[in-house]
Amino acid sequence: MMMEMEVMHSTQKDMDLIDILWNQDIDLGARREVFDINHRQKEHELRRQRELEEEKKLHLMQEQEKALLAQLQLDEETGEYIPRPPPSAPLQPTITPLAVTQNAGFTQDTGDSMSFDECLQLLAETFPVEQTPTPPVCLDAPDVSVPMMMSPKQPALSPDTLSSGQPTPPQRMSPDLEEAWLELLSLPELQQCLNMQMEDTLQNTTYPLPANAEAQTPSYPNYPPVQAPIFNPLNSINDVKTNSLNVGPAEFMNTFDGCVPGMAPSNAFGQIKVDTPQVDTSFSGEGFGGVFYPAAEQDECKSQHSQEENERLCDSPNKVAFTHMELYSLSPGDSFDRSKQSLTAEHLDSDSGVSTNGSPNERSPGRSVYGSGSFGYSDSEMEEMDQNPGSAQSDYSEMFSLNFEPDRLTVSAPVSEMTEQPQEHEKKPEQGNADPEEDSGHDRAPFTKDKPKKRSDVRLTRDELRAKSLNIPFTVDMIINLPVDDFNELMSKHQLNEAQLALVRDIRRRGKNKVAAQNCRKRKMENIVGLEGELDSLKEERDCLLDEKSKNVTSLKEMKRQLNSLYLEVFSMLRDEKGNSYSTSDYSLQQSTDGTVFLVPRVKKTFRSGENHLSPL
DNA sequence: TGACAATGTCATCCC
DNA sequence: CAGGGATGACATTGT
Repeated sequence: MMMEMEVMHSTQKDMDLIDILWNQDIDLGARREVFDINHRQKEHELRRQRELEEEKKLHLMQEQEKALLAQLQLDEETGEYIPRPPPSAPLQPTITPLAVTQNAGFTQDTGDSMSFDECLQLLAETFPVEQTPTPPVCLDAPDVSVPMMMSPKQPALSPDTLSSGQPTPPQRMSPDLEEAWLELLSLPELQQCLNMQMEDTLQNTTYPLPANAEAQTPSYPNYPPVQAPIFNPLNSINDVKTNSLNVGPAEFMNTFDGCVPGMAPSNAFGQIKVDTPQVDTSFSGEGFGGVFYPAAEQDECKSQHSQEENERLCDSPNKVAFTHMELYSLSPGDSFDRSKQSLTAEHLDSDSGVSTNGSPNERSPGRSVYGSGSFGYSDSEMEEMDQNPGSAQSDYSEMFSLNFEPDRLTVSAPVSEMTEQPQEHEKKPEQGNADPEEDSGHDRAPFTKDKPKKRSDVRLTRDELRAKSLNIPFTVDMIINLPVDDFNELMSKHQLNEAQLALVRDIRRRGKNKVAAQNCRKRKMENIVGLEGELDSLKEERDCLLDEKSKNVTSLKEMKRQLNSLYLEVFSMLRDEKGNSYSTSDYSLQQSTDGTVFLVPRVKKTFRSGENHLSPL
C-alpha cells in the first residue's frame, strides 16, 4: 500500500507537471482534454483493458510455446519440472544477462531493473510451472494465467491484478488480427523466433533509445511483454528524476496489470498512448510513436526541470513549442541531451528557412533583443547587422539581414534565445560556469571558443554567410576560383533568382578583387622592398665610387708629389757652361710633345729662348 | 583610448 | 561591352 501511495503521489506530481507543461505549450497541437482527469481515467481504463488483452495474447503465446515445449519435454521426462532442454535452455541464460544489462544500463535506477528482473523471472517461471496443453485451449485460460504469472513474485501487485485485470473480453481485438495471431502462433518455427525476438527486444531496451522504441513498436501488438521494456527506460527517466523510490517498477507494473483507478492517470505516456487508439484502434506503431515521443520529451523536460540541474534545457522546452523537427530528431538520438543539443542547432538552421517566410518585422525585435542583451558573441552579430547596410547597394541586403539571424543562431544561439528571455539566458553562460556539463555539451563552448576566433571567421566567411543566407548551392571558393567557363556552366546548371545571381556576381567580384588587392599589396610591398634594395645597392655603389675617388685623389697627390720631387731632382742636376746650377725661379723644365725636355727661362725665358738660350736637355 | 598594421571593399582605370 | 586585373582610397578590425 505504501508503494501504491507513493506511486499515486508521484504520478499525481507527474500529471501536475504535465498539466503545467501543457498549459504552457498548448500550441503543440495536443488537445488539452487529453489531460483531463476524468478523461484520463477513462482512457486509462481503456488502455488497461487493452493491455490486459495484450497480456492475454502474451500468455497465449507463452502457453503455446510452452505447449510445444512441454510436448517435447513430456516425451523425455514426465511429470517433472526440469529446466527446459533445447528451447528454454537458451532462454534462461539469456534472461539473466538481460537483467544484468538492465542493471548496467540503469545503474542509478535500481527500481527499473527490479521490474525487469521480476518480469523476466515471471516470464521464465511461467514456462516451467504451467502446463497448458494446446493453443486453442489457451485462449480460454488467460484469466487464470495472469494471476499465475504475476502472483508468485509480485504479491503486492497481485491484488490489483486480480481486482481490476480479470474481466477483459477480447472486444477490441479485431477478428482478422486474432486469426492472424493464431495462425502465427500455430507456426512452430515462430516459437523459436518468438524467444529470440523477445530477447532481442529486451536487449535493445537496455538503452533508452526512442529510436529503438520506435522501431520496435510494430512488434508491440504481437509481443506485449515488449511493451514493458520499451516503456521502462522512459519510466526510469521520469522516475529517477522525479521520484526517489521504486516508482518506476510500480508504475510499470501498474500500467501493465491495471491498477487502482486513482492511479489511472499515472504517467503521461499512458495518457497519450491512450489517445492513439482513439484514432486507430489497431494501436499502430506510428501512431504510438508519434504520440509517444512528445510525451517522452515532456517527461524528460519535466524530470530535468524537477531535477533543476539543467535549467536551460528545461527552459527551452518550456518556452518554445516543440516543432516536429525537434521531436523527430530527438527520437533517434542516442542520448537525449546530445541529440537535443545537436538538434537545436539543426533546428535553428532549419528554422532559418521558416523564418525567412516570416515578415521582417517579426525578426527585428529579436535582433533588437540581441543587440541589447548581448555582450561577447553578439557583437560580431551586430557587426554583421551593421555591415548589411554597408552592402545596401546590393538588392539582397534585406534578405541578408533576414537570414543572418538564423545563421547567427545556428552558430551561437541556443533554442531559448529565440524565446522571450534571451538576455537572461545570455547571462547564464557567464555565471553558469559552475556546471561544466552544461558548458561542454552545449553551444556554450563555441561561444567562448568563438570569441577570439569569431571576428576573423566572420571576416573570412562573410560572403559565405551571405551565400548561405540565400541558399547558394555552391561554395564561395567555387564561385571565386572557378574559371569563367566553368563558372558560367555552373551558373547555368542551377536556377538562381536575381538576388542569388547578384550575390554570386558580387561574391566573385569581391573575391577576385580581394585576391587582386592582396596581390597588389604584395606587389607593392615587393616593389618597396625591391626599391629599398636598389637604394641600398646604389648607396653602396656611391660609397664605392666615393671611396675610389678618394683613393684616386690620394694617388694623384702622391703622383704629383713624386713628380715634383723628380722635377727638382732633375732640375738640380742641370748645369750651365760655367757649372752653375739654374735657379728654379728663373728657369723651368718643359716637355715637348715628342718627349724632348727643354729648360725654359721663366718670363724672360721665352724672350731669351726665342733668341738663343733655349737648348734641349 | 589612440596609433598602427592588416585586411576588406569600392571606385576607377585599363586591357 | 563584359570580365577581370591593378591600384588608390577608405573602412574595418585586431593589436
